[in-house]
Amino acid sequence: MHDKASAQNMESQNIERPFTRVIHKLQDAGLRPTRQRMALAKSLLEGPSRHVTAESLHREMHQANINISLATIYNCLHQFTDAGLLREVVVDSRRTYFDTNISEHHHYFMVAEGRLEDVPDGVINIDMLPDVPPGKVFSRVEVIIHVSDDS
Amino acid sequence: MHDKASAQNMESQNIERPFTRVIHKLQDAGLRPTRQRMALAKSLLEGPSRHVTAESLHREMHQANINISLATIYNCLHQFTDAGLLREVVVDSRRTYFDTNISEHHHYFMVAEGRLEDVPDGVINIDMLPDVPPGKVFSRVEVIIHVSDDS
DNA sequence: GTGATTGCAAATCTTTTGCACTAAA
DNA sequence: TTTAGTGCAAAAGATTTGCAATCAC
Repeated sequence: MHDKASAQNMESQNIERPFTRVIHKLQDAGLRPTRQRMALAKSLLEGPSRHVTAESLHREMHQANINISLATIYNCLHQFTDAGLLREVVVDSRRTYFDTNISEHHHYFMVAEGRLEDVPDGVINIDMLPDVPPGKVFSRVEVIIHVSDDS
Repeated sequence: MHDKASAQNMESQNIERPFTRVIHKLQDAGLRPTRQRMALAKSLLEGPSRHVTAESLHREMHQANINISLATIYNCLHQFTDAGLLREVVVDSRRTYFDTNISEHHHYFMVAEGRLEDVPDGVINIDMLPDVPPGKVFSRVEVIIHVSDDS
């Protein structure tokens, strides 16, 4: 009995707790913690930050034997974005990238590879003379640095 | 005879010359001055700078009774862009905008209207500590300021 | 002439939608 | 049990492509 209790306890720490975190993130966002959302949230909201597209995420989940329909992936990416858990980055008119790093930062876009990378803090400094039209706000300032091969 | 000569002269100044300018721009870009390219070049490369999409340009030409197929509009927009006569601006993953202002500048993006506007020179100042990977170059720095309604 | 360009229609690609089914509260 | 969420297949949009007809040189 003791062994079994220990095992349950470990499982509780290693598996239940992270689930709990993710469940709360979803609930705080007003989203039911379904199997699909939990899997996506664990993949996107835990662990190191990264940039995904709906397709890349779909492929990735599929390879991990977690099958979620592409339509649901799109739904979740947008729901997470609306909830402020993800950020959409527009760099390529052909596909939509989502960034799991929601802090204010800018991007390098490796044109040849179609890859996105965060610009570390302090590298770019923007001075603006704010001339905001009345009734409007600058809701976001996005800087994309296109990086190409020197040729 | 004198009147007719004057008329021809005016016509020459007002109509022939602009054609000549446009023909040369196209030829310099290695593009044959076809009827379609001339019409588009006159619309895009003469006159005040603006932002177009393939669809908006197609509609506009159609209203001016200049019928050019959408496929040709796409072709020309890309050919002009490759030739450095236009610039592509990525702000919206749903459609591609082309800017007739090819000088280095940034954009306001009116989110609600989906409208793009140039930021005047001097409003934004970017300081960078260049940390360019070897063999790479920063081919472009793009700043998009999202403008929303204050709410 | 001959090689580039055009226009059409079909194809492609990403993203969204309608709707019956399933799962969460 | 009631409402939200999912998955599929179909639809929608934007853009590209294949190819025969047309045009510029």
